[in-house]
Parts: sequence; C-alpha cells; structure tokens
Amino acid sequence: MPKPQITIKDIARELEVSVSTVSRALNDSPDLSKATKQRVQDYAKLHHYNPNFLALSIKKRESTVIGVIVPQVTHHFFASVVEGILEVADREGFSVLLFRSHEEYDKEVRSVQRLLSSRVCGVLTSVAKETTRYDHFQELVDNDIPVIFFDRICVDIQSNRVVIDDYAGALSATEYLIKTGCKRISFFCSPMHLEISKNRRGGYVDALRKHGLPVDNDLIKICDNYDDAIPVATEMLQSENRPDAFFAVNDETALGILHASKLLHLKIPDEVSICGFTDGFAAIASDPQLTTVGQNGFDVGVSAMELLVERIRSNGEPMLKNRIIRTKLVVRETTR
Amino acid sequence: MPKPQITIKDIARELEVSVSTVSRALNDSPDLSKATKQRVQDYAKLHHYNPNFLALSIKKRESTVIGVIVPQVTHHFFASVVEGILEVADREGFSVLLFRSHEEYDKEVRSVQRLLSSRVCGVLTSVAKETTRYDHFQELVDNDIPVIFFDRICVDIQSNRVVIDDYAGALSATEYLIKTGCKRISFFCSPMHLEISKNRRGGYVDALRKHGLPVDNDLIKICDNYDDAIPVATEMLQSENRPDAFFAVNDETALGILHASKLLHLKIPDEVSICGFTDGFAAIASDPQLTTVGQNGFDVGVSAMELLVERIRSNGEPMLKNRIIRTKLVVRETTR
DNA sequence: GTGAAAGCGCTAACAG
DNA sequence: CTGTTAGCGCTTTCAC
Repeated sequence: MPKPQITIKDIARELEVSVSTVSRALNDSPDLSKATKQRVQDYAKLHHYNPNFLALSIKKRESTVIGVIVPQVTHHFFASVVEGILEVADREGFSVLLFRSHEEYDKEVRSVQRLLSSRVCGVLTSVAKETTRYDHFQELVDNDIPVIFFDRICVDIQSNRVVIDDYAGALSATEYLIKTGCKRISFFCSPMHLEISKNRRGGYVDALRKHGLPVDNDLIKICDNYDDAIPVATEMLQSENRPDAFFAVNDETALGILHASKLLHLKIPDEVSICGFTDGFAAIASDPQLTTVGQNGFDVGVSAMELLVERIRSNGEPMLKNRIIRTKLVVRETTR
Repeated sequence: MPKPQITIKDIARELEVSVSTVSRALNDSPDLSKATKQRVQDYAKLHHYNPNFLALSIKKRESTVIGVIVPQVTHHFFASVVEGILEVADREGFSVLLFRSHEEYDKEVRSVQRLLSSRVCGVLTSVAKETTRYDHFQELVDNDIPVIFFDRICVDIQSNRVVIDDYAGALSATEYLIKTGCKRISFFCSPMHLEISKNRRGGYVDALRKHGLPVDNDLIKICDNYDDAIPVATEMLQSENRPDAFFAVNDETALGILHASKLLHLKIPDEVSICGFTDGFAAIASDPQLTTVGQNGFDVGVSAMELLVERIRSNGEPMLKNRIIRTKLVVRETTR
C-alpha cells in the first residue's frame, strides 16, 4: 500500500506547534499571527502537503465527489456528456467517480451501492435500457443525495432532469422529410419503455398527422444499432411498398440503413432519404454525409452538472428545475 | 448536505451491543456467535447499511479508488480504454475517479493534485500533448502510488506501461501500401515529442527503407485532425509530384485526407490509397470504408487496469512488467 | 494567538 | 464470545 503522505500532525511535530495551529494556518484562519501562518504554509508547500480529502469529508460530513453512471462510454453522445460534466467539475472543484452500467440493471444497482458507500455529494445518471425498477435511485433520494437524470430520465423519481428536446427534434426532422417530398417515412427507435423513445415517436407521429399522412405501425421498428439496422432496412426496402425515407434514433442506426440502401443500389437521397439523431463524427465521415438531429452532449453534461452544483450549494433544496437542451437539425446530403 | 447515512454506531445502539461486535458481524468474523452475527446482518440489510468507504480508507490506510487521467473522453480510442478500465475495476472491486487533461499541462497537474488528495491507490494515465515536464507524475511515484502509463507514455518516469504496438502497426500498414504498388507514401502524424509519433514514424521509415524507397521529409507532416488535414492534403495532392498514398496517425486525419481527395475527384484507391490508425466507428461509416490499423482500446484499458491491480495486490512491488497490445491491419476499401 | 480535547465512522489490539 | 479503547487525519469548540 502507498506510504502515508505527510499530514498536519507531521508538520505540527516538525514545527513544534499544535495541530490546531497547523490546521488554522492551512485554512488561512484570521486569528493567527502572520509569522506562524507563513511558517506553516511554507513548510507545507515545501514538503508537498496535500490535504486528505477522506479525512475532510468524514469530518465535515460533506464531500466534493460526485458520481456519474452512464450506459456506455464509447458512445459519442455519452462521451460528450461526460466531457461536459468533467469540464464543470474541474471548474467548480469537484471530482467525478465514473461508472458504466453497460445497459445492465445489476451493474447499475451495484454502481449506486458504491456511490452510497463512497458518500458522494450528488449523482448524475442516464438509466440503463434494461432498468425498469428504480428502488436503487430512490435510495439515493431517501438519503438526501441529489440525483439529476439526463437524457434517459426516470419519471418515477422526483428529481431534476436535463433532457434534449426529443419531441421537437423528431418533429422538425420528420417535418423536414415531409416538406422535401417524402411520403412513407419509417421510424427506427429504441425500446418503448424509454422516455426518449416515447418522445421521439411522439414528434414523429405528430409531424405525420399535422401534414395529413397516415401513421403506419409497420413503418415503426424497434431497432437501434448499425448491425441490426442493415437486415431490417434491407427487408423493408425490398418490399413492394417500400419507404422513401427513414428517421433513426441515432446515427449508427441511420448509417446502417444507409449501408443497406447502397447495397440495394438505391439513390440517396433521391429514392431514399435518411435522417439520424446525434451528430457524431461518423455523420461527417459517411458519404453521402448524414443529415441528422444534432444533440449537444457537451451542453447536456454542462447543464446537468451546473444544476447539481446549484443544488448542492443551496443545501439540497429540492428545487424543481429542469433543463431542456435544444436540438438542431443538421441538413447534409442524405436528405433532399 | 446529505443527511448522514446509518452507521455501525446506530446499529450498536439499536441492538444494544458494542460497535466492535457490529463491526465483526458485518465483516463476518469467525469468533462471534451465529445468533448475534445474524441479528446484526439482518438489521443492517433491513436498514440499508452501507459501509463508509471514507472511514474505511482512512483507517486501513488503503483505498479502493483508482485515478484515471485521459486527454479527451470524446475520442474513440480513449473512450474504449476507459471502458476497459471500468470493466476490470467493476470486476475487481475498484472505483474510478476520472479526469481529463484536455491536452493541457495545467489541468493535468491539477488532476494529479486531486488524486493525491483523494488518496487513490493507483493511477492510470495517458499524458497530454502539451506536457513536457513530469514532476507531477514523479510525485505520485515518490508517494509510492503505482502509476501505469498507457499509449502516450512517459519514458522519464520509472513505471509500468501499456502501449499498442505503434512501430509494428505503422510498419505493416506502410508495407501493405508498398506491396499494393504505392511509391510516394505520405505520413501525417502528431507532434514529434510524443513517443507514439516517434514509434509510428520509425515503422513508416523502416518500411520504406526495407523496400528501397527514399525517405522524403516533405512527405511527413505534423497534422493530426480532420479539419487541418483537408487543406494540407489538398495542397499536396495538387503538387506536380503528388503522393499516391497517405498513412495517418488516426482515423479522423485519414478521413480528412479522404475528403480532400474526393473534392479533387481523385479515384480512391486507384489514384490515392489511404490508411488510418484507430478503427473507430467512423472507419466503417465512411465511403469507401477506411483501411486502418485497428487499435484495441478496450484491451489497453483492461491490461492497464489488470497490471495496476496486480501491483496493488502485490503490495506495490515495483515489478517491471510492461504490456504491448498488438494492432491489426484492417483492410477495407481505401487501399488497393 | 495558541493549545488541548472531542469526535467523524471504522478497525484492531487488548481485556475479560 | 463480547466489550473497551486507541487511533487514522482533520476541524472545531472551549480554554488559557
């Protein structure tokens, strides 16, 4: 195990003062002679004294560590969110304990457990796809640990939320497809128990209705990744009454559809329009470049963390403030 | 601040036993009657007792938290590494404090400071591009905190390393380009003070030499991202003696080159071959799909964390064990 | 101005 | 088998 770092006690012994004096000096307490204060501070600097955060938290009953649980780190959106969180955390003096649920309920529960044991002062999370019970999150709330959900929120828990405007994003994307002449628009989305699916579907459906197009359930598929999208899209595109447009829940899925379309030698965007959701680097790398709903993960992370900091500083007042991060339709080459 | 969670003391009071009895029961100590043990454990479970890790670490002078500093989270390779680390951490019972240096020296130093104060039991890191002094890392070592460098290692510090086989990866990629008939192969890489640049350059140069091709410094550019690659590649491709192949330090750069080539209506791969390094999702999304040197970030993370765990468990014996993660050339469509 | 002492949650001798 | 006690690093009354 690491050898113990220098402590306030060591300094006290060496300088022949009491520990309280050292403590006061390091905290820049006003009632202390300039001389001793300086002496202590110099010694501390010279010997690389680092305050022991563990002792601090345990004593003051408050920590500066927050917990973050994301489904997956290798996912452009979540990675951006984490970046945003880290950015604010650094600025505001917090550290981040990171966990990933890997979309599994068990891992999520275990992570929450560790967060509780680590006595974090707040938690930011996006729930796993598998999760349908929320007792673990409730336990955080019961212990007065502020929880902020982002993106994949949990409606059953009373807490703050940061969501991207899924409904509006889906609505405007679908409307754009309609306006450019598409009539049979398919929608590829994640499992329906996720709020994000419901909202995006809502935007999609409302756009169709608004423009007098029928809502055909055969055009709505539960499919949200590259590999699965290829066969599903291929089958649809080979049917007699094939869709002339696809709106997918993320870029990976959209690119899977694009791939399938190319294999069938369909002209993009003339015969088939495709729109994704995320706007990661892959959207630029593809050819034709992908039209997609830009989802600013960084801003989501920043907002979520700012909300959390505000709540921690306000002494945990359970303010009912949520944030909606606007999306932006980025029109590129897979739509007319 | 969060209300204090239930403690061993609370349990002791409630059950009218001493704290040591509770402690022993919760640690499943052998010398304790089954009855009391059960009684305590039941009560603890019922009331959601969570051991206070802070108190534990401070008492036992060892923590189960490790620190990770990466330059950037939104970078497929680093995100994968973090995933790998989290995977092993979860399995082995560690938590991860994550920091990002954002390629800045100052942020890196600050992160190390916090890690020191957080009394982590080990650190995994890949150094920032800006960093040229290593005192902060040395301080970790001086405090007997095991440090494992991955990818962007630091040769000045005596510690363990996990690197991907940059030299071999670059060598085989360049050889492949040569074998498929390319004669003027350009190399786009990161700043030369990074080990990774030196090694990849070494592989590139040696491949040229081995096959009797001249090493032309005009063909070697310091350029490692999508946006910068476009103008630089464009200029080269318009020169009279243009390259017939490009080998880039990462996929983003390679895709920038690809983009520039397409704008000039050059046939890929007939007139220009392109090879990247990373193999992220964008390599599949692009059209033509990118030939690239697959760099398994997940394995890097797993190996680094396993090395760290081994070292922590072996009581910090400064074993001199390094790991080299093999790369794999993934031939797709941007090479002949 | 400075020190002594208590206590945060927990473990680990040392007693009994 | 169980309790008492000291102490991990630190802050914070309360004295002097």
